[in-house]
Amino acid sequence: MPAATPSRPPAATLDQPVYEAVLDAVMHGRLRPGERLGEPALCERFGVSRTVVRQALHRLAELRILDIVPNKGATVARPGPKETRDIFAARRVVEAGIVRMVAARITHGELQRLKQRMRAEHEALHQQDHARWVALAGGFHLALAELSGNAELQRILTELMTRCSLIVALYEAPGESTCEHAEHEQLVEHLALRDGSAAAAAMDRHLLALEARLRLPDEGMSPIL
Amino acid sequence: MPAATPSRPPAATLDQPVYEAVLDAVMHGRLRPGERLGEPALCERFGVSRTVVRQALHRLAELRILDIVPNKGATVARPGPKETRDIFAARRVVEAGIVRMVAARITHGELQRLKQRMRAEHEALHQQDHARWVALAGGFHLALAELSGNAELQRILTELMTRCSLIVALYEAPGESTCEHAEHEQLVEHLALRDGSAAAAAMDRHLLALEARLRLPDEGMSPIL
DNA sequence: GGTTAAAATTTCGTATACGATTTTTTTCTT
DNA sequence: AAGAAAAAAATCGTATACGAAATTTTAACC
Repeated sequence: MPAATPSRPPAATLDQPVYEAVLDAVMHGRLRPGERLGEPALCERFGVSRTVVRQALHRLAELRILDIVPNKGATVARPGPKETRDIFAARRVVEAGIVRMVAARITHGELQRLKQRMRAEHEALHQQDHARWVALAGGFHLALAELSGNAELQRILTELMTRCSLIVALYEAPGESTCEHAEHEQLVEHLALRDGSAAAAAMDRHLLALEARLRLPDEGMSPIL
Repeated sequence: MPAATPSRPPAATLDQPVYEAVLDAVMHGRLRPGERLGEPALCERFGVSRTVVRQALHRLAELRILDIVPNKGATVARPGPKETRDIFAARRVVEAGIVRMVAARITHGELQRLKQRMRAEHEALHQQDHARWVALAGGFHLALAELSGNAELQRILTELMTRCSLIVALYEAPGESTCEHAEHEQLVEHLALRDGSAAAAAMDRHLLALEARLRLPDEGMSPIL
């Protein structure tokens, strides 16, 4: 009997809807950094007990989307300048490694799918749907992580990018962000040539450009709130 | 009033002792991979309620030290060959980045402290205390992460190394592991010269050597248990 | 005797309840 | 009226309780 498919069955947990709703609210700015998330309010809002709400909040704290202080409750994380720089620097390290691995093992078919994805990205960009574009552009980076074949790097990048999305949503300077597409295209060209070092350098520049586009508050503002 | 010291007060949580005890038991091999961790047993063992045990188990699952399957309970993680390779590859990526950053910013005093730490390592090695040596040698890598000044990379490496320790405890081939010290020394020399690329290459070789010392089981053995 | 089916037990997921800590409101004093 | 102290309310941490799922045991059948 070839039941070799692990394929997690349902195994639904009640905290998943709460988890996803709060994550979505934070990502789309409906919950601002520093805002409190009281357990009773969430219980009523979702019709579940505190046990379940609590699980969801702890999972989000694990993602560093929320801060939980014992006996004080959960608040939306307030990533400051130092944290932002660290996250971007970590991304540069991790993603440079990823594209090097991808350059060494990518197949022709995978390359085609990557280009196809970029076209979808391009379309969304021209439709002014900012949130959707962020998700798609982020998807490009996650797709590269998947192509690296390394589940750990993929997981690490997923977490970094989640927090990065929060930061970008907070601090991105209004205005142009159109160069993104060109940078992705350039990166893929290096991959097509299997030039790992060039691809890594392109990724590094791309991430530096993304970070430079942010308008970070001054260093000393953290303790204000 | 200059109360600028965050300094988390006690804020003790009851799950901490359970968390630490289970982590220690897994790290020292008293709990073997695949072994079940029933909640009632832990409740009796530590004299706390299931609520608390459950929190500790979830935190350990977050570290990937335990696997939790809904409605089935928690078991000690069983890192297989693929997972081991991925973790080591991720460490090579992350730690190469770390030492590059360290080479660029390390001070004379920090370099001295690093050398001092290596001497302590050397001593422990000659005392046959294997578990202690693993902790100290691991401490060297974590110290480098701290010197990078990047809290994210430090956190990522901490998690990777925790799982790595579990893997090494499981699979390390009996016999020599003495070359470790020399490799650390070589790395520090490159750092003293601020040669980031050479230091990164040395770290890469060091981690490859560590991985090569393992005796991994064959690929297909996962579904046996 | 081995295999399958049903009953019983155990274990997990979730809800509720209670004591402790924190925050807010009220009240008292200067 | 402003500030400090005390009381009240709200919130969090933990324990316990109950229903659902899974595991084990027992019984039945071929």
